[in-house]
Amino acid sequence: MAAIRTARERAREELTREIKAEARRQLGVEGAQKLSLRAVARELGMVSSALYRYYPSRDDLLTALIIDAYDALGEQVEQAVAAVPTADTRARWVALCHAARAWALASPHEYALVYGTPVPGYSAPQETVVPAARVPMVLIALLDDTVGRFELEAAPRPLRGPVAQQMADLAAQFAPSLNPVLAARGVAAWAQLFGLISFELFGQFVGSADPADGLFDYSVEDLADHLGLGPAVGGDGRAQS
Amino acid sequence: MAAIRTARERAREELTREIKAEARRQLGVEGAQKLSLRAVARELGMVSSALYRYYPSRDDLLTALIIDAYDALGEQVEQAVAAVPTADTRARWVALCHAARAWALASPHEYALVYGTPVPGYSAPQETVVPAARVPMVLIALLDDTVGRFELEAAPRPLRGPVAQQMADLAAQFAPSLNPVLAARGVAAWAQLFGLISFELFGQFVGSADPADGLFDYSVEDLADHLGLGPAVGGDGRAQS
DNA sequence: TGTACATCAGTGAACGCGCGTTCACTGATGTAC
DNA sequence: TGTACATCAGTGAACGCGCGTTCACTGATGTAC
Repeated sequence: MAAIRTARERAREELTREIKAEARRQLGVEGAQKLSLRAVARELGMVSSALYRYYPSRDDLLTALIIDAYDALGEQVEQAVAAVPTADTRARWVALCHAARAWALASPHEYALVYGTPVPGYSAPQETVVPAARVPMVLIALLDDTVGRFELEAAPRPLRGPVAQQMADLAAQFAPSLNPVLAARGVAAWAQLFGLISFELFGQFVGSADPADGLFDYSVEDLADHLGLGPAVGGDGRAQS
Repeated sequence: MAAIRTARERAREELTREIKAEARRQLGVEGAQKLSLRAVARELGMVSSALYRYYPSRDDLLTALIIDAYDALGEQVEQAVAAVPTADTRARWVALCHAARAWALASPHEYALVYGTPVPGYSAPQETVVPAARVPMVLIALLDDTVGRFELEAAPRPLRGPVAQQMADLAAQFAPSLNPVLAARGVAAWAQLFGLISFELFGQFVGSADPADGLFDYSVEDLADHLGLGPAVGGDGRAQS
């Protein structure tokens, strides 16, 4: 019986989807701060109070959108990376970066929702933590696959102070054989990747690197070098230092 | 006569400052999207219509805040960099990064105003362009000072496609002797720097590199290497590759 | 299979609130002669 | 130095609008016997 959905259940699922879709559409017009339950209801031909059967408050709708955004990004990145042979860590990194950027360019307002300025007065609940971690998890797994295969340069600058412990903890938790220096570079590369995407999306490159495709591709390869991800398969005519 | 201010002029200047100060204060509470002329007026003990003697609309007040924020950041960065000997390009870069981060941590809402999600429906007018360029200008000047003194690695990956032209144009305009590869790395480093700051400020490092001081310092040095900024004066025990 | 009852989606009115902007006005400040 | 006039800051009422949330309700759907 559990597998058979009643008409009520089907209607509820469908409307839940439609509410989120309409809310997502409105994010683009006014931004997350001004997302309005009344406007969503109006557009769906409902009365505003009816939405409270689906989400107990505006913030809960926002949370649902945030989770969906992290999941959509995570899914796209995971699939893109999985489509590349495991051993080719450089190509996997490149796939990660391009999938993230492609998703951001295709869904700029959902991107801003999760990687832009946090909504004042809203604090993301616990349920967003796992979806938010999907992309960094892919990166950690990828870096872990370089262990014993590729090496960083001979004498990388050592981590000093608390960051050494932070990175040791991070490695211990998710990839015990990961070199803490590489973990630090990975976390930094993650932030730098989204820095590049945000600058492109938010218009900071206008006047210097706009359109940003070329700069992005170049930086992704430079970061790959810095992460010791091995030579490009097929080569690009450049010696690996 | 032009140098002597009438009481009216002095009052106008002071109130203009107070309006901006109060508006800045309110940015932190509700975010730029919800910045409210009425709330600002209320707090200053004025009637809301009185603000229209100072700013013709809400958007003009926002523009003034944006310009002030870029200028405050630009000033702080320029001063920090100027306090370092010209020849020590590495130390100047480090000073730039730390000044930018310090300003962002001290003024998180003004930072979000200029480097966070753009306010939907607001498009920054021409007058913001020059203040916005102050930090990148400092960076370009600094990179230009490495020309003929420090070198990138032997065979840097060549720029391919449109980005080569973009960087050649950029160099031609602001630093004619600058290697386009270095220009590209500079633009990328600029985005990456603010990516690190945004991640710290917007809470993405919670659970991995929080507090972020150590990771930031480390990444700044790694970026300095990548920009070929020369060895640290006094050394840090690490061979320059 | 049919009936009685429970569950639930959606309604419509209301509460109490805030917003940006306009406009005719009062009264203080500044300027020219 | 004194007076007449022009400039301008600030007032208060109003326009027209939108918001999140609550609540008692109707009527359709689902369930247990």
